Amino acid sequence: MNTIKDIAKAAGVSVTTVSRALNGYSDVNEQTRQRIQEIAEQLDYTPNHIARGLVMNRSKTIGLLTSQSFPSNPKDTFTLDILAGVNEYANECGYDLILFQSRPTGDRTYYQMCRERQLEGVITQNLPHDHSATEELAATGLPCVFIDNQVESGNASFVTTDNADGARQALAHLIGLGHEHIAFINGHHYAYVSKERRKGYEETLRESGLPYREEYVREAAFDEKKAEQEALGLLKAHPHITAVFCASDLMAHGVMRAAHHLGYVLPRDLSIVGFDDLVLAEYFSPPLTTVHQDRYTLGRKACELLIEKIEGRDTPASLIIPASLTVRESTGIPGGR
Amino acid sequence: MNTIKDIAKAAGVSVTTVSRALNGYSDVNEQTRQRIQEIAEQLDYTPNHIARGLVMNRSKTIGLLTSQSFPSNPKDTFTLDILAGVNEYANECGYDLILFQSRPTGDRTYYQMCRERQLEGVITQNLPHDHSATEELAATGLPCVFIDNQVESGNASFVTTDNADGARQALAHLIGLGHEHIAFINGHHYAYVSKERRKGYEETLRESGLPYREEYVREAAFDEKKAEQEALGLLKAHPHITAVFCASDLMAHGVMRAAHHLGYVLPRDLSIVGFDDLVLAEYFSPPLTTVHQDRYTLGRKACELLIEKIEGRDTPASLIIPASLTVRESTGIPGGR
DNA sequence: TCATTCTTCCAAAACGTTTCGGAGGCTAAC
DNA sequence: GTTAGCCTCCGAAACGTTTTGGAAGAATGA
Repeated sequence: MNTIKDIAKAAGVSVTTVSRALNGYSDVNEQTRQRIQEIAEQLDYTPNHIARGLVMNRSKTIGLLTSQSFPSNPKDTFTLDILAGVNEYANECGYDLILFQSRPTGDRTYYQMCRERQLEGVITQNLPHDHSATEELAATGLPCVFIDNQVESGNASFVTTDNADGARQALAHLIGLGHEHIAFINGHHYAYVSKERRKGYEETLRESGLPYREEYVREAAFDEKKAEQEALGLLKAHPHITAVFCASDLMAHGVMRAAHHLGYVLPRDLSIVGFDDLVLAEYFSPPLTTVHQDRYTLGRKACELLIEKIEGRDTPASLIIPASLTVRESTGIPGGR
Repeated sequence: MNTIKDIAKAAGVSVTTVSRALNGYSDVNEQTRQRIQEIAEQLDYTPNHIARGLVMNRSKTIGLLTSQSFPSNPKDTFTLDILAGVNEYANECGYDLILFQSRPTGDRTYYQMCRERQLEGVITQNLPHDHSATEELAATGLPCVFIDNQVESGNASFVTTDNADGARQALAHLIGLGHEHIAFINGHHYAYVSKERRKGYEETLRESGLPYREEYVREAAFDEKKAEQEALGLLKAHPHITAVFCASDLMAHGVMRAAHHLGYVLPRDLSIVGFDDLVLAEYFSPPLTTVHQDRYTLGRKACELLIEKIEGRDTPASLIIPASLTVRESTGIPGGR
């Protein structure tokens, strides 16, 4: 491996000059620069990231904290899209990304893991609510961006999909089709995204002159099985219901199973709308109408925000990515049952 | 950030001693070591990865090269599982992983990208066949492990699922159910995995005393749409066929669509077996019987092999991970049609 | 002619760590 | 009492880069 020294020797100049020539400083003669550049190519020179990192005190590395899901989970595609968005933007800016999929071992903290790798900033996504990683990180002063997790802190921002508007679009679609009895299966009442989706549901009903009925709303912890059970109870108790809006695609699948179990034909007897637009949604039968989250953009914007922070520029405390509705075959006009 | 110097000052010893104490060398007095360790904790010391990397000339970083798929693709879960396996083992061994999802820009090569990041080794997965990244890397001398890509080279190994045996299990299952006319929809004739799966198909037929019929075999480039078309032609031309073995789950889904289109009831009129066991397979209707690939282990073993190589130990040229059959509802005894 | 400014270059320090080669001091053996 | 060996420690060099503070020489202006 040739170093800057070898080039300096070959070109008959000092290492300073080589460094400045290669980095495009103005205080080096154009001819000298070209000669140095040629020699660098001849010697197949590649700068040493690590040495540069040491002297500049910059690792140029950020982290993505996410929770591991084994055996693999349908939501995995969600994580991978975000990862791709983050990774791509990071690379464009000359940053490396390292991925933490497991929580720190022993009594170490996420922050310690970050410090050991000299991370300059960190993005979190899909961390379980049961541990306080986000608050912990927000308190350290390390630049942070949280996806779908609202935390107020000087050094942290958060980015999320426009969950309320997504719900609004789903409801508008159903109401437009003529549905009047629309149930809602939500995730957790304490999750930020759930609160927003519920807000969109409620408001759109009210704005459309439809009553908001407490008894049409259930929670199923984003779990398919649980959603199936809730839907069974709901549909039996309220046979007027002709449509169900679910706060996730997987819960929508649970509702589909409940509907099939009750002998419903979809979408004639029941329209179903999901949330997320997982790759999976297209493969349900019938293919699922659902609120699309632009996960790649979510990741990319999160990374943009983070790098802005790292490089000392001002950043908004939050960023909302638009949602859109993907209409497939699980919704239709209320049929005659 | 406190450094080793600060500790040395506080403890009244030299930096050498601090370094050797913290790294567990034997030539430092036990009491001194403990004192140093206490002070290190008090000062909240974390070793600087980068400085260590520079002096030891080790980046302790490996790369995972994979091709990007946007918009997201059902096969993404495959990549993410492999990533998780690689990442976890790498972390356990103190290595960082960086992920390349896009090909090098301009006239740069993968190898140059690796050198710039001072990677010590690299794993590839799912690179398109149209470019010669693997051969290029194998020729550089950089430690390499290729997943599902057979390359002979001194510095490279490859790891793959036992594709032939997977196919064998699929066929044995179908034959055991009583099927005698079993078609096969393969991927590309040139792909290593396709060749192996075909071998398993052929051999199991022969061993079971069933004829191998050229006309029962088609190729569909691992593409769902293409598989659907091929299946339509196949099933129309050969109505005796009661089962189809597909070299991927997505192609199996194409076959399902073809079968539905022909008015078949599954699995009564047609049994279908896939390959991969994507998360998706469970959501098909009917849920797909398929050959399970242990992707996490695939990634983990690839990483094990790579780190063995990096640390100078002898490694086998290849490693085959067992396959298993996941039986769901898309297969049954040949029905009366 | 002299002073000033500009252009082009360089020596040396610095980043935080590991490691080489040795240096005292003490104990044990002869 | 001398020698050998062990235990514990340390100074200094090294890794490859960037950056600071200047220096030599040329060009410019008065």
